Amino acid sequence: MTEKPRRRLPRAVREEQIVDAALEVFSQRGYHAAAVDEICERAGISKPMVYLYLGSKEAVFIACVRRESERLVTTLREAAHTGDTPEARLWAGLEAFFRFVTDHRDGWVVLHRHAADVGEAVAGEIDRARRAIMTEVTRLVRDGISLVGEPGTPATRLGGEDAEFVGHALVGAADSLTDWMERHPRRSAEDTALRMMNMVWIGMRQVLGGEVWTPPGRR
Amino acid sequence: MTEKPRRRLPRAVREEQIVDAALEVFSQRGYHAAAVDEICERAGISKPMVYLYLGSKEAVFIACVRRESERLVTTLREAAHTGDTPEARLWAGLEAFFRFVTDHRDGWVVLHRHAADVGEAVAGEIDRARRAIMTEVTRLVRDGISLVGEPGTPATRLGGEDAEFVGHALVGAADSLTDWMERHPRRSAEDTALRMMNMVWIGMRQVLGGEVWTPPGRR
Amino acid sequence: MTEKPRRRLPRAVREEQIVDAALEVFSQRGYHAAAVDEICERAGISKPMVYLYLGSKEAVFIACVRRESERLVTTLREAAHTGDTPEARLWAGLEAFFRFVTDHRDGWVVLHRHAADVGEAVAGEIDRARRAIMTEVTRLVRDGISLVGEPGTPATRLGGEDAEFVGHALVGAADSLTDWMERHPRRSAEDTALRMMNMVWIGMRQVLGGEVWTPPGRR
Amino acid sequence: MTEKPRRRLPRAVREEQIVDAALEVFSQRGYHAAAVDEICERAGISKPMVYLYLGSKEAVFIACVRRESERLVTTLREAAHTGDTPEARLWAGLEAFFRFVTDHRDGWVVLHRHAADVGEAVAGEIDRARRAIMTEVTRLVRDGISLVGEPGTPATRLGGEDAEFVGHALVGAADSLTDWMERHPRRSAEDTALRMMNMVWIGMRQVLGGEVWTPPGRR
DNA sequence: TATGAATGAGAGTTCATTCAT
DNA sequence: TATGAATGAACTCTCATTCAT
Repeated sequence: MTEKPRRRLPRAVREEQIVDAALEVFSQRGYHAAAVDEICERAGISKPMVYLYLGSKEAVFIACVRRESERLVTTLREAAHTGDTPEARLWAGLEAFFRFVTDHRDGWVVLHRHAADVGEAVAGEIDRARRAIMTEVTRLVRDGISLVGEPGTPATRLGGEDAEFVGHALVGAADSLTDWMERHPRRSAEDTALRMMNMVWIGMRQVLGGEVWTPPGRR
Repeated sequence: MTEKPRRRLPRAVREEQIVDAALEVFSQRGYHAAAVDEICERAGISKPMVYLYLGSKEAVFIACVRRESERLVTTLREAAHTGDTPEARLWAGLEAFFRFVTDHRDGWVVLHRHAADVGEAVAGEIDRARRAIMTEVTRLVRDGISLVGEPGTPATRLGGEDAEFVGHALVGAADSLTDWMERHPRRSAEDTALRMMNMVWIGMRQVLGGEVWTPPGRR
Repeated sequence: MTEKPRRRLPRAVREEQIVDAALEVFSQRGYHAAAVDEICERAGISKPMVYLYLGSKEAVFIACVRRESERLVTTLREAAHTGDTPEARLWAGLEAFFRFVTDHRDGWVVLHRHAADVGEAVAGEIDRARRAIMTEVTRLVRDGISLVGEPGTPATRLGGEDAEFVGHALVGAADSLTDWMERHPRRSAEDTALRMMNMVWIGMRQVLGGEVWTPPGRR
Repeated sequence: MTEKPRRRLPRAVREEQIVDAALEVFSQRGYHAAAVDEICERAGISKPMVYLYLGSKEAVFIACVRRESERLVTTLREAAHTGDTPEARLWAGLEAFFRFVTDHRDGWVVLHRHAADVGEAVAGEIDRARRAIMTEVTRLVRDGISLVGEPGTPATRLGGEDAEFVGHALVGAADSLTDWMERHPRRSAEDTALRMMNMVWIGMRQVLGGEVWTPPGRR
């Protein structure tokens, strides 16, 4: 009798609520299995509102992708300004990433676990989001590593293609480690980031220092 | 007189044809967007046959996953027996992986690009497939690296948790690099594998040699 | 200071505005395709107002029909008093009709192009409107033609059934010629009326003079 | 228990049944008010069949329009070949028309009582159907009347614009008389046609003979 | 073995309509 | 008086699935 959850909210608030609810449902069920009805129910709202405000199921999904993408990009960008040395920046970036994934599991699922099976509009938006993230990471890597060698040795800077390569590898690895984290719940985001630094940074230092690996047969 | 494309084929052959067709369709369209009708059409067979042989759309998809998973696992396992040294085995494994992805694009898509949005049965099967692959890679890593140090120094062997960590990182990175490859078409599977070795192996050697990275603040 | 287009108008004015707007929309889109939202927008008013004043979409439509019907009936009635001879009255009636259709296109569309596809209440109202028009035309025809023969020969007067027949034929023809006019834009209302007189009146004169047509086979 | 109305009918038969049922429903309810569900029910068939065979509600409606339009056009065309003289042909045409409307009430409603309120595709098809009918009638009129005068007096032939005018008037009048017939059920199609001939033909004869009507004021 | 014919169940979407302010 | 916020109810359409032959 007493606690009707407040009606007549202003539009902006309701939109936010809808995206919140949608994120949960999309993340749990996937795009197709997600029923608009369930989103409504969880948002405590009726279907016409969703369509009035967002326009279509696709648009709701896109709104989710966009918001989470922006959040993650912002997070990464801020981390990149945190440390003084490139090493510190990469470290901060990795840590920020794993923290984001831990805290916004739903967002990450929506961003990275929805490849196929989705209309062009949605696929395009996801692609855009991923590129944005990749760009951020690639920049982190390139700018960071350009300073690895002694000052004045810009030759050691990673080229564009190399930086992209490392970017892809890092994002992919980090994404996959997301699963690893779920199976080792005691491992914190920081812990995971630390392991990655050990796996990646030490080698990179060497490589930039000139060390090269060649296949056994060709040595 | 007529040239109807062979009727009355034995069951095994028909099933294989169905899976072939289904793999293409699932890979191109995704699980939901894939219409059973299209699979039938491409397999040159009628719908009731598909249901008679495989039982349901889910079952068809599972059959695809299972077959491709086995193929990849076999490929990886064979690669692991190829070289003498652990280094050679990891190299062979990576190369085999990228070659598989290049040659069996559809299979890989079905295995790795279908996380959410799918019934429990399917999700379970995909999960099983991924674990199988991960197991293979983890083994590759652990067995390989256990010998990195001098003989007789098993202390440097990677622990279970560490090996799993590296396994996840490798698979994730490799998966993501799949996209990178598509954007750099001239880069062969071997080329990509080579880059990964440079990124991963050199560092790992150091780490196993005892080198440890610690965050800037705590040094 | 602000120039919001007049608020707090008296009810009668508002209703008139609503009907004006509704007429446009109904005429352009048809009853179903007409969105109440668009009517509101075009009337510069909010939805609850429309419902407060008119009650329902049906009621709005009925109000349109009623108003336009009255206008047309009035127009026809006035025309029927214009001329001295029956011939002149019919001529005036036809001219008035085509002028009305030309000048109140929307009204005519609402009156005559909405037969099916509409609830009973609306259908009833449309029917009533049409009967009113038909009555007017039938009277025009009967009273007119009753005098065609010499005075003192009431036998030539059209009977009720005949008058109704001619009334239907005239209204139908005139309605259809509405389309013809649209395809020959240079033809004025007067022009069209003239053609109809030539088509109808001359024959009618003969018929009332006793001439009868019989099918070829029965002569 | 005994009379399940035959299942597994060949496609062509089912399509015909669907159009039959649809015609009834569209005619009674109008395009929008007609629910596909009701069409299915009346056709003794399930919804997917309708969509499999015809494709959409619009397409079903269009199929109705097309079929009835063809029927009517055929009827008119045949009638036009029936008589020797133009007079006889016009008479046959009118009679055929009223008979068609009497026997295929639903078809006529679908053809002529669905002006506004309908998507472009449907509107286009209706328009096409109406033009076809109008063409037929116009031809009937023109070819007929060209011979009205004595042989060798082609000057009396109706010009294109005039013929179109008369065509519109005739179709409109006939359409409207359809309502008149419903209110005088004892009047047969032949009867109605006879009245129209009396109303139209006698006058037309005069007009083509050179008689012209001019407004009172200008004489 | 093989298939054309058929369907149950549910999805997204769009109104006209009404609270609550 | 006037309105932004909200909804119930219905509709078209699609798909995996199964008869009946």
